[in-house]
Amino acid sequence: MGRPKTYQRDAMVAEAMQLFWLHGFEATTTQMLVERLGINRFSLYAEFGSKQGLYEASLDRYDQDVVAHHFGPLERPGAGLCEIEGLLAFFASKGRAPGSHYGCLLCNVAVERAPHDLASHARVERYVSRISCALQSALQTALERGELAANVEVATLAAGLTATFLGLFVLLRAQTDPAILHDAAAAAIAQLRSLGATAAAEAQPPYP
Amino acid sequence: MGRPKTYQRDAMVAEAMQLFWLHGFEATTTQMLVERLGINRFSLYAEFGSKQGLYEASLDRYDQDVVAHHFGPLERPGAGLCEIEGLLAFFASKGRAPGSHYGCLLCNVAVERAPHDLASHARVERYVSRISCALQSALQTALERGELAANVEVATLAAGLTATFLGLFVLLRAQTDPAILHDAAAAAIAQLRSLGATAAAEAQPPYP
DNA sequence: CTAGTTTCTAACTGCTCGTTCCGTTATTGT
DNA sequence: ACAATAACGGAACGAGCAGTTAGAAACTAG
Repeated sequence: MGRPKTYQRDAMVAEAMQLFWLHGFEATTTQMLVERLGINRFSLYAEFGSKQGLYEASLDRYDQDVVAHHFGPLERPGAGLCEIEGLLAFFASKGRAPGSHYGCLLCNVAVERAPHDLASHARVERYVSRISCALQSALQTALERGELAANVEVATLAAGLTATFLGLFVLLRAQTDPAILHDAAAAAIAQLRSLGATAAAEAQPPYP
Repeated sequence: MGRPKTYQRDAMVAEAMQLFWLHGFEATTTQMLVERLGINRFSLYAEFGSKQGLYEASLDRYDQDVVAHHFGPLERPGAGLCEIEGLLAFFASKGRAPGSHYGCLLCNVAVERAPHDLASHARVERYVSRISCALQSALQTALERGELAANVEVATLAAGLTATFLGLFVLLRAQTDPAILHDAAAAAIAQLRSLGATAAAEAQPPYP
């Protein structure tokens, strides 16, 4: 039934994702997409309808592949403090490393397009909810295991770590001084460990 | 000597800053600049040389005005924990407030342009250094006053708060759920207060 | 083989971009 | 008054943009 396609949709989305990740939506041109993906414009529009369509497919792919790869371990039932600390240490070690200037695609999208594009906004909202829930789940497990003091507010702490991760992604993207990146993660790890020490159980009045 | 200018350079930069702040560099067109600034293209290029020149002037103005307005209080000698907590609470209260989707211009630039533009990169590096030093200065004062336990590593904690602030700016920009924004700031404030309690003085082995 | 269907190639469409140029207008020193 | 000077308004530039189209090419069902 007709001439067969010379491309595979999945491979196209994977390549497009790299371009949007590195350059953002506006700075990624159809010319760049056509050259990188090795296909023609016609097929691109036949398959995705528009640059925006390919962009949205790229965001969904990023969530399924990259976010799942890094935050998936936190979503698994057995995950606790160890996995959170490991992830913080992992990102902290990447300061100015090759490829680190990609940052996090969905964090980049949150800044570049979420305020102006509904599709981007929805995916960023889902993303923030996902990593914050993943963190909360791991913290809850840690609390039940006694790795955290019983009076720790896991939802609040998860939100704090979510902001910390986003901050790390900005620092990675901007290729700033790796020392700050390292120290930022070290501070978060130190906070987690201090909340495990029984000493921390002396409750502070929570901020409203 | 010749016809006088009908514009004031300072007012032009202030207006341009708003546009770059809201839309970023790529999405801000010369047409938008000409209309918003109320001047003609010729004057724009005579005064700034290029869109990039006006952009760089806008970044410098942002650092001098907006960053100074919010982080200046932390840089003053008397500043301590109170000022840091106040700033966290201030940004946390702005979730989905009118204008909050502007986020922070230099955080936006860190994501959109710092990896690809040298001028942006330099200003972001200076910005991160500025807010991290401002925080460290206030933390040091707090430590000397006894608001923080003596064994607190102020440099590490300052880096952690820097990442937290950048994370808050991303969340503001993306107009996500205000509850996460609020909780993220609450977690940082709780951390600061717990480090003041003598209980926290039981040293944790620092993360390397 | 052939008719029908689908993809591919590559030129092309308006359109908008950042930037430049030119004739006009307003001001100043003499 | 009158050049000289400098900014004004607007048109125009080439380049590059997202998206389209027409015809050639490749496959399959019958």
